[in-house]
Amino acid sequence: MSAPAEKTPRKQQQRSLRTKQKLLDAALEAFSENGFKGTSTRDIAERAGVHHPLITYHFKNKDTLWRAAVKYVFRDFATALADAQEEHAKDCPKTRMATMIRIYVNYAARHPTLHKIILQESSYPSSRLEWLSENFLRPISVGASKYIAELQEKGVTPSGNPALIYNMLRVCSGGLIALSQELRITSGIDLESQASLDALTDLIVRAFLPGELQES
Amino acid sequence: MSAPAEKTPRKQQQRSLRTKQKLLDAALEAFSENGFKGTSTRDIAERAGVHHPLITYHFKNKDTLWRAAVKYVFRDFATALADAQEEHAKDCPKTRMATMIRIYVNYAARHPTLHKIILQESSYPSSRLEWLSENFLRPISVGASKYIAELQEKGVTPSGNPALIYNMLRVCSGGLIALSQELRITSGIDLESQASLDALTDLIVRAFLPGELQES
DNA sequence: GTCTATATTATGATAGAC
DNA sequence: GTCTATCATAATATAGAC
Repeated sequence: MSAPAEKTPRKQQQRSLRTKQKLLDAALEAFSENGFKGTSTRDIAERAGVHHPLITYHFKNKDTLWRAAVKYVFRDFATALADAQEEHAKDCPKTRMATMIRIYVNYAARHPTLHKIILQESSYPSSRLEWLSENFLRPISVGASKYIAELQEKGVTPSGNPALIYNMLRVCSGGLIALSQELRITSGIDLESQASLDALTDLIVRAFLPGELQES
Repeated sequence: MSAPAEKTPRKQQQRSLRTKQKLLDAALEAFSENGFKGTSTRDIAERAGVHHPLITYHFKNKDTLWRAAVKYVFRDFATALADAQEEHAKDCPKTRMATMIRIYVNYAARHPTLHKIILQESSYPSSRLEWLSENFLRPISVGASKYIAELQEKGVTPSGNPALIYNMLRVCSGGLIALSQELRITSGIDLESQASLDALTDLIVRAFLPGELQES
C-alpha cells in the first residue's frame, strides 16, 4: 500500500526522538558512573547503540548533552516531589515529612543516576556544578529547608540549621543509595531490595523525627 | 668543600622520596576530583610539578599509582581511628561514640580526599572498588558495626541493622563534607569552618545518640 | 634519577557522501 | 536523518639519551 510512507517526516521525527532519548539515557548512565571528564562521547554512543557523530547532530557537543541529560532527570524528579507534596498536603506535618522521606528514598532507588550525578559534580568547583546548583539543587534545598523550619517550630524535628538537616536527610537517603555498590561488598546490604529500603526509611524517620508517629 | 656531595646516593634517595610524595599528594587530589578514568597522568604530573614520565618510573602505571595513593590516605586514617579509640577506651560507651563521631567529622574535614575517593569509586562495580572495599572499607565497617551492636544492647543507639546505621553515620559526616562545594552554593553552609563542623557533629550525635549525654 | 622524543591508542568534533 | 572517513588533540606508556 504505502511503502514510501516509511520515510514520511513524521516517521523520521519519531526515529529522531527515539535516538535522542536513547542518547539521553545512555549519557545519564555514563556520566553518573564516570563523571563528566571520565566519560567519552564514544562510550555514550556505544551504550545507546548509535554512531557517535549523532551526538554532535542531536546535541551539538558533550557539554550540551550533559546539561540535557541533567535536565531530563531533574525535571522528572521535581515533578515527582511536587506531586507527592500535593497528594499529602492534608496529612499532619510529621506524617507528611515521614511520607516524603519514604518517597525520596524509593525515588532514589529507582533512579540511581540522579544522586550519582550530584556526587560526581560536587567533587570540585566547576561551571557545571554552579549550573546544576542554581537551577535544580538550590530550589529543592530552599523549599525543603523552609518546610523543616516549620517542623522545628512545631517541635517535631531537632533544632539546628534547617539546610544542614535537609542535607543530612538527603545523604542518608539518596547519598547512601548512590553507594549501594560499595555497601553490597562491605556490609552485604542490598539496597536494591524493598526490605532494605524500608529499613533505611524507618531508620531515617526514627533518627530525624523522634517520638511516636501517628498514622493518618 | 664537597661539591660532588650533591649527588651522593643519600641525597638522591631523598629527592626520589620527595618526588614520590609530591606525586602521591597530587594523585590523591586529582583522583578525588575527577575519578580514575577522568584523571590523566599528565594532570597529576603537572599538579606535582614533575615531568610525566616520572610516574612510570616511580609507580609503574596509573593503576598502581591509584592504589598507592589510596593506601597512603587510608593507612593514615586507620591509624588516627585506632589512636582515638585507644585514647578514649576508658570513657563510657555513649560518650566514646560521640567522641568518635566528632573525630570522624573533623578528620573528614581535614582530609577531604578520603571520602571523595570512596564516592568516586562507588559509582559502579570495578576491580578498584573491590580492592578498596576488601582492604580498607570492610575492616572499618565490620569494626564499627560490632561497636554499634554493643551500643544497641545498652539501649543508647536506635535498633536496626548496625552496618546500615554505621553507613548513615558515615555519609552524614564524611559524605556530607565531600559535598561541601555544593553545600556552599546551595545553602551558604561553609563546611570548612569549625563552627559548621561542630554544628554538624552536634546534629549527628543528637540524631543517632538520643537522650542526654553525660560528660566524662 | 631525570629528561627528551616518540610510539600507539583514544578522544572530541567535523566534513561530506548517501 | 544517518553513515563513513578523517582531522587535531590528548592520552598512556616506553625507549633511550644524559
